[in-house]
Amino acid sequence: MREERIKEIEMLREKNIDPFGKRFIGKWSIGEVVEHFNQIQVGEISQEKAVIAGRVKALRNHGKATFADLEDQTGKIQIYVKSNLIGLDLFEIFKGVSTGDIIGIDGSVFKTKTGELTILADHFTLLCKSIRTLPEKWHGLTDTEIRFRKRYLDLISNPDTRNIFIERSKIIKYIRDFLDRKGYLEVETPVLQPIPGGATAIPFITHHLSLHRDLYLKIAPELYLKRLLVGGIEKVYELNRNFRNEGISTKHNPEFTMLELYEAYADYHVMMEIAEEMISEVLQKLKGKLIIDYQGEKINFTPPWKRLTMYEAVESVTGIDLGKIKDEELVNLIKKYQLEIPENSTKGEVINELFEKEVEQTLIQPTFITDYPIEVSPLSKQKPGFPDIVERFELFIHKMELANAFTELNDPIEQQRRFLQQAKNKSSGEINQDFVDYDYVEALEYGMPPAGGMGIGIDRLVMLFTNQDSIREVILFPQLKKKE
RNA sequence: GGGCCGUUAGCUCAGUAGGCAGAGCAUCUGACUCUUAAUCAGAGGGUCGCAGGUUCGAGGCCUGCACGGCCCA
Repeated sequence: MREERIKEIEMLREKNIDPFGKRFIGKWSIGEVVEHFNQIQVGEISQEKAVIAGRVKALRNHGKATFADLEDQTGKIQIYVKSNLIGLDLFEIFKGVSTGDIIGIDGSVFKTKTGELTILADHFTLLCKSIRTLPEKWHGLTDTEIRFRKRYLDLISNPDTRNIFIERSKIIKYIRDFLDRKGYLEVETPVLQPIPGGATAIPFITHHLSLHRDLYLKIAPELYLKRLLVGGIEKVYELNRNFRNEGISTKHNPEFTMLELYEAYADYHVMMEIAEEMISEVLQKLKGKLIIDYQGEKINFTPPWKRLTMYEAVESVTGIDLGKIKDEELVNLIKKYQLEIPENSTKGEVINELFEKEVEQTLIQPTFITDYPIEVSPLSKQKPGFPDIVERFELFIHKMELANAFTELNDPIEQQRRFLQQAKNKSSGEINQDFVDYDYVEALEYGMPPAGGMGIGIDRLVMLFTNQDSIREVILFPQLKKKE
């Protein structure tokens, strides 16, 4: 097959026809042609000519005339090539066109007797020969592995795939529109970081040759963005890729896109309002409605969204009143719920684990879970009057964590204490100084205004809005294992 | 990490009880000037994921591995 087509290419060259074409200026999109000529009547032929280009998706040859379907980014249209109109010589060449080739067509527009809008070719231009066969026209390409490894074939065969990525692009654009309108400044922070901070995650390690040192790929932009708050940039966001060297699943890709935004003089309550306003605005613009179907469940994004403290959420599912639990009872909880954490874990860690195991899976409608334990929140400010609890929330939709936000800790002394606590090895008690960001603490010492900050997982948001159950469906080139 | 399912022509898939590896689409040749999953006649196309094992004989059974999917942790 490939060899046959390569021979055909040589034959075309001998006839002085370029098998790989050249620029093709002045074409219309197929969508424009459909819109412009749709009112034409059966039996009528347009005076105005249309010029289009696209990939040949199907051919129906009738001897001295041929029907074909041509597709471009905007849609599909039928073309009708008649030998007496384009001339016998050109028709001979057209007979060599195969599905998968890319051609240009110009001609009048008419409707067939069945009412299908069709371009009657005056002329055709070969723009690119294909030397491999396309996936089958009827079933298309369904093999998940090939769809991800050869995404271009997925995009050629499956219009739904293209729509997901068009919608992804719109979602990101609408988010930028929202934040730009609200006066946030978009910035970029380093991907190559000397200390991977702002999240608890295993980083990718890389090495800089001339600096003679290891660097880490960004696991979160947080500490850099808050340095910008110190520097006087009061409303700031980054919408960019993060890298985490952890497991791959339907909800996790090693590189993923996250929005982080910070606002000086705000707090986590302000962040909740922004989350509600921004996400519902994006959905309204994208779908024209606020109630969508996700994997068989109706999800209602109409604000305000449900708000529950973590204690309330745990109590509503398990019946346990965490306020009354004494430290010596924690071991029983670990055993009863088979929590996979060490027996000497702190109360906050047990509560967080219990929440993740028992409560998360019950959260379908958009829900803010507020007031997290301090031990699992090293960058959040304590809630006044509650030394063990911080002003933080996570947003859950359909069992997925969509957003994480808090009132930012701006006390440098307390921040350093938390960093050291976090860096302390649980069994040996030693502190890993390499991962304590003293430079960030120093920045706080110059004074950071009180602030609220939030991170939103963009891939997961796209999953929700496009009704996809795997993150791989919303990332063009997801990470897969190497095939031998 | 564990369990289950899958991997056969470019694509979508059959392959019964272990007995000559198949179909549709695509491709190639021929016919055909309103077809649209066009139609009709013919042809070519395979490391049955990889490596072992059992057997006279393996796409199908056994073991291991790779990749993918689903579920669990």
